[in-house]
Amino acid sequence: MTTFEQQIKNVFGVSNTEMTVIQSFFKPKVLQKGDYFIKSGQTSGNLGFLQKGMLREFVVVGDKEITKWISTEGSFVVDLKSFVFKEPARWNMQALTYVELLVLQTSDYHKLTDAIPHWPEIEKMFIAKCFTIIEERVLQHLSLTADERYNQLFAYNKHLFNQVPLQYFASMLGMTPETLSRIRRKSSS
Amino acid sequence: MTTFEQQIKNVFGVSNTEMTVIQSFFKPKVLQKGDYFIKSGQTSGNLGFLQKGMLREFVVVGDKEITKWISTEGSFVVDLKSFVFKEPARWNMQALTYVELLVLQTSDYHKLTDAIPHWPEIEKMFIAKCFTIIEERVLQHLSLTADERYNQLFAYNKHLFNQVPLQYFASMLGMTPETLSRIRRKSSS
DNA sequence: CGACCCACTTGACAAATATCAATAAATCAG
DNA sequence: CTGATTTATTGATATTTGTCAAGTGGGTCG
Repeated sequence: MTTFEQQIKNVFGVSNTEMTVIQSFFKPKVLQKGDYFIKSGQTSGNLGFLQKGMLREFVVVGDKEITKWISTEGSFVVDLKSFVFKEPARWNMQALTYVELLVLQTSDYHKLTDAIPHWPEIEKMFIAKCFTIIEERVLQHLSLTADERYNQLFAYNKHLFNQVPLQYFASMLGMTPETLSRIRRKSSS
Repeated sequence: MTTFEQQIKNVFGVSNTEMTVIQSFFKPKVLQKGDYFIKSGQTSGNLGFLQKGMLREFVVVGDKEITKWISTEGSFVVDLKSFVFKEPARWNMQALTYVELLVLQTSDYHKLTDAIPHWPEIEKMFIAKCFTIIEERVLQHLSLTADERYNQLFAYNKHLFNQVPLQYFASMLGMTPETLSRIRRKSSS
């Protein structure tokens, strides 16, 4: 079973038959480092599954870029505002490396709903899961120090810290690169 | 049209016929100040519509309470983790005042799905909307100063600041009551 | 009325974080 | 490989925020 199949089954909890149908609607797509999967402000009806590589999700606020998240192999990438409501995307999603995606387009999305009647239910669960995760992240900002936020992120993503520029993690954590650097020095000693 | 009807129609975008069906599944419930609608750790299959009064959503972290949100008249209140996944609730939801709710229970929820086939789709949109809102809140923590976060919250909720203890707003904004007090003094001069 | 309980404010000080500037290390292009 | 560019670290300093302690004022209730 491919990572894609595993993830679809884990995240959406579907049968093998449904799996085959779902899979048939996702088309391969390749991005070179620096290419955009989604651009903020442009409407995108694309839901991607990240097979290989990493994407950075960010917006430009004033004169700086704010990185919301780094998506890694095996995860889904989508701008919900754009995908669900067909409004301009909130986020930029740019390839940090060479990237291979499997992409579901809105048009095929409707066929998917026809082929698998309880797809909206599946999707509801997916989005609800996303909600509880991001809600937890808000709580982290309300209850943890910069130190603690870093250590929590690092504990679950050790392998990423030598692949991704640290400044992006600093932004994700809501601190300057200098502060992150100092926290890391303290934590490693 | 009641606030409830308006909100259901706004949020879920349903017809009048469907509206009647939906409405029939929501049962009135009253809370006294201090009562809990949901308790963290207990599974609750309840989705509430807040007709009157205010609820505070918080968790206890270490030795302090972290307030995530104050819900006001006309909004829906639910612990998604509990409602969607039937797991223990993440949040406490406690009445800040005398409260009147309309409550949908999980059992009736299934009947609702039977009566309105595209209910999961409707619900998906609702949750997706919640997601985009909370995602924006994460961004605020990554990109704004304490000052700016306060001013933004205050701009949209002026009327609340003389009804709700300020310490709860301080917690929602991720700062101490002392800091909020000083920011307010600065902002008002 | 008066004692008490809250929530809020204020001040003094400590700790955390940002800013600015310089340097070192890593990465990339030719 | 080498120079150029980006990224990371470090130091000095300023700003922001937290902590602790004291004081104020409104509300409640015997």
